[in-house]
Parts: sequence; C-alpha cells; structure tokens
Amino acid sequence: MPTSWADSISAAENLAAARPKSSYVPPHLRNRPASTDPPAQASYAGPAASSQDQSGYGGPNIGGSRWSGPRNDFRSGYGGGGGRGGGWNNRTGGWDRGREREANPFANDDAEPFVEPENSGINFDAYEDIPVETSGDNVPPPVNTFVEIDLGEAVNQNIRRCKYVKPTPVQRHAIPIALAGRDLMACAQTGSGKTAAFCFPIISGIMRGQFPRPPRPRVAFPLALILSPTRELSCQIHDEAKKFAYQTGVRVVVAYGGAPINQQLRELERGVHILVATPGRLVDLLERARVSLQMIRYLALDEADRMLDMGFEPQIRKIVQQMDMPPPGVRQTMLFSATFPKEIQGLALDFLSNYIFLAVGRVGSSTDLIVQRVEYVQENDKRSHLMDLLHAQRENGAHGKQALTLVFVETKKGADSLEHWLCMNGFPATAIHGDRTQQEREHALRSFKSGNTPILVATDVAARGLDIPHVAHVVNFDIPNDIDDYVHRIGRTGRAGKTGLATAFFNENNSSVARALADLMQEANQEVPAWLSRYAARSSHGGGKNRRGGNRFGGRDFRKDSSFNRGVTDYYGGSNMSSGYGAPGGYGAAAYGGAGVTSAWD
DNA sequence: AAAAAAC
Repeated sequence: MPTSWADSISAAENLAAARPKSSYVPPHLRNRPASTDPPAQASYAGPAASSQDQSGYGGPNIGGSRWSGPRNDFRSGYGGGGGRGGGWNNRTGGWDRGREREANPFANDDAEPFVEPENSGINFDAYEDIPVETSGDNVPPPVNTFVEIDLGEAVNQNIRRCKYVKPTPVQRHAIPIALAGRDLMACAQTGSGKTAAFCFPIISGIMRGQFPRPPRPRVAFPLALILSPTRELSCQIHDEAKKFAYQTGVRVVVAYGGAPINQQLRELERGVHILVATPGRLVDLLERARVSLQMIRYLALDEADRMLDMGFEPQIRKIVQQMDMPPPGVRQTMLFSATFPKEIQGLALDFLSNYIFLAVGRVGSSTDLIVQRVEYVQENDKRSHLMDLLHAQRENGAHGKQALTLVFVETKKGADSLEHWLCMNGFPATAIHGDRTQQEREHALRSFKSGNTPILVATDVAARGLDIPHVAHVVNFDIPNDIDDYVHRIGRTGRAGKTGLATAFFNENNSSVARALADLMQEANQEVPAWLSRYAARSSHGGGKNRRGGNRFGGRDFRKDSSFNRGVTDYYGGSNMSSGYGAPGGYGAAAYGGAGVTSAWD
C-alpha cells in the first residue's frame, strides 16, 4: 500500500511502464513528457487504493487517537473516480485535462501598467537588521535560501515565477518550523511575507501526504483552512496561494460573504484542498453542511488580533472547537497576529499544541522605507489641504498616470463624501468601505490598482494586509485612535522594499495619540515636528494600551513569564535571539538579481 | 465612536 506520494510515484511509474495508456500519475509528475497519458482512474490518495487502504489521517505522529482509526467508508475520492460530485475531475475527465484548464495565475503579472523607475531594486539592506526571536521546544533552525527547503520542483518553479529570490525573515524561520509539523504562534505584520510562510508548508504537506478520500459527495472536505478577517484579504490570499500551488494539483478555493454563494458552492464541489475563507461565510457553509472540517490537517489564522477586534471570536471558536475539526495535535495550527495581547494568548492556549513562538520585528515602521510626515491641519482645512497635496504630486505620475494615493478616513460616511468631493473637483477618485456592495468594493480596488482611478478613499477595511503594489502615498486624512491602525495603514506603501510616503493630518482631535505617534516616528528615525513633541509631552498619559515598553516586537512569548509557570522546568526549551541575517557573506550580491527583482515580501 | 462580517 502506498504510504506517501513518493510511493505513489514509483507505483505510478511502474504502472506507466506496464500500461502506458491507463496509469495514474501523481499531479506533480505530470509535466514529465512520459507521463502525459490520460489517467484511467485518478485517485487522490494513491493509485486505485482499495477502501480498506484508506486509513484515517495516517500521519506517523498521530496514531492511537480516534482520528487515525481505519476508515472503510470512503468511496468517492479526490481523484473523482467514483460518485457524483466531491471529486476533482467529474467535469474535466482527468487530472491532466484539469491541469490544462487551470488558469495561469501569473498571466496578469506582466500586464503591469507601471514602469519601474530605475534603481528601484529591492532595498534588502533595510531588512537586514529586522530582529527575530524564537522560543519553544526544539526550534528547527532557520534557512537562508529557498533552495535549502525542498518544496518540490513544482513549487520551486512557482517560487521562481513569483520572482522570489530569498526568503523574508518570517519565512526563513516559519517555513522550517511548519515543515517540521510544529504548531506556530507568529507575531508578524502584513508585509512580512507571511502568506507564503504558511502556504508553502501547507502545499508541500498536501503534496507529500496521503489522505483519505472524501467520504461524501456534495460536501467539501478541505485538508487545510485559512481564515482571515476581511473579504479582500481572503481574495488576496487565495490569489497568492493559487500561484504557489500552480500545477501542483493542489486546489485552492475561496469563500467569503457578499458574493453569490452558488459559484463558491460549485467551486467547492469540484474539490478543495485548501479553503480560504472569512468566518461568517464559512459558518454559513458549515451550517448548510456543504463543508466539513473533519479532514482538516492544517489550520492557519491570519491577522488573528484583527479578527478578535472585529468580534469574530465566537465564530472562530465555533469553527475551530465546536464543529468537526480535528483537535490540536492532530491538525497543525499556525496562528498569525501583529500583536500578542491576552485574548490572543488565550487562543494560542486553546488552539495550539506545544507551539513555537516566533516574533519578527515591525516592518512598516521600523525601516526608513516609509517617509512619515505629520502636518497640522484644522478639520475644516483638510479637504483643501488634500487637494494641494494631490496637485503637487500630479507631476510625479509616469506615462500620464498619476501616482497611486490611498486616503484613509475614519467613517464610511466620510469616505463617501470625500470621494464625492474629490470627483466634483476633477480628481479621479473612488472609495471602498463596508457599506459598499462587494461588487463595488472589488471594482474600486481593481480600478485603483490599475491606475484608472489613482485615488482611493478608504476606511480601515483596507488598512490591513491588502497588498496594492505601487502605492506612492498614504494620506491619513483622519488619524486613527489606535496607533496600530496607523502602522497598518502606512504599511500600504513602501511595499516590497520600495520607498513610500505617508502624510497624516493632525489636529486637536488627535491629541490622544500624539504621544504614541511621536514615539513611533522617533523609533522609525523620522523627523518629529516640535509642535507634535509638545502635544506628546502635554498629553503624557503614556503607558496606554499601545505602549510596548520599548519592545520592538508585537509581543513576547508569555510562556516565559514567571506568572505562567506550570512547574515544567525547561519544558519550553531554549530561546533564540537572532538579529538580522547574520554573516554578511551568506548572501552573495548576485543572489539579489538585477533590477526589477521582487522579493518574497508579500 | 467606527470599522469589519452571513443570509
């Protein structure tokens, strides 16, 4: 009986030699010339395995629990050999044809409307000193290159297609941890490359692993679940994951609210390995019994602190603890959060098993890539001041296109009225916020990304995680009351090692964040206006919620606190602190490639 | 106080 894809491969090759017209060929071998014959009986778990062979979750470290018991009831496999629905290839007739029909997710990458200015190569130096801290039991050592991690040829090829040259700090540490099968609590911000950090190990694990067939048709049994707080973020993770999984045979499906559910249901019925979802829609699908979590082996929660802020905790706990998802230890869980407050610590305790803690220093604010400006602007002068800024940068556009400007406001109403006002005054603006329909939201985002509408007015729906290349300028028209939101907002520019500009309109209404703002700017080596320092000194109620006590990280491993001591001496093993990439000789300049090379910063 | 999210 095949126990892994590797075994399946040799079995398939033997079969191919004997019966060239009707052999099963594992998906990742199918670009081999000799293996292009149509499979007669595609099976996800292996070649024509009998139902007796489908033994539970099968992992070596999982035996003994009810989750690994023999399953005799699986019929309709991922390969789509039997049953209606539930399979992969009911529509396309076979793996190969399915693969041919897989849209090329890289197709639009060359259609960029923007021309890179010269000398815009990635500023890797800016990341050299990003501090990284790990702690936990037997932490796998970090890697320095993608080559060291063998993710398989198909994934390696996708890494090249993505033009990733070297892993980011969070990837260097998180990928080996995840590949070792360990649970992970990572404090890292968007922009740190974490999407790839959790996608690569999941894809690799699904390719290598052996899984039972889905037990029922018309119900989706994903092997991996990725939860994220906003619809747009889910879309973005889905788009990226499809690139990483291109031609691996691993199928990625996204489900989120605001969009017609029927199309999502059809996609799910065609088979799904990795499901990316927002919590609300997923709960809906679970209650309709169209998705089952009983085969989940990988769970990733992105922007966990944001999800809790948004009141998702009940839904998340329902999904993770009250449906049919395997418990911690059986599944592998990765929890990503920009900060590590009590509530997240609680989730970590409940969702993770003997996890490794990983903290990566702040990206957006701690580098010099983003020039931060604060200007004193009275409430009534904000619009005309914004107009001045927009006029001033009109000349900066290339090829008749204006540089992209993202304007953050506090309220949905404010977003509507500012968009309207800009348009009335001849500025090509659009807006995105939670009261717009999903269609409007996606249209606004596309129009902005393409440069057709180079001004986007947004609420915090767009503050976190969204990766919009080429945003030259972020304007905090209204300064958020939470300095973390400010950090996330300005992080929409200065992406992928490019420089960016962030301007904030400050007045009396913002005095409560004056201190935090001044400190943050100082930490990022920005010029702090004297008047802001005076505000900061005046409202010196420091030590507020967002003071981090000089910690450059979003949080620390609370298990190391003396108050969290369960009497297990040295159980959590050593703590490693590594600053930057270590030996400078480790990275030849040649590795960075020429101009236009992008890194794996997401 | 506002933002986000299922129908």
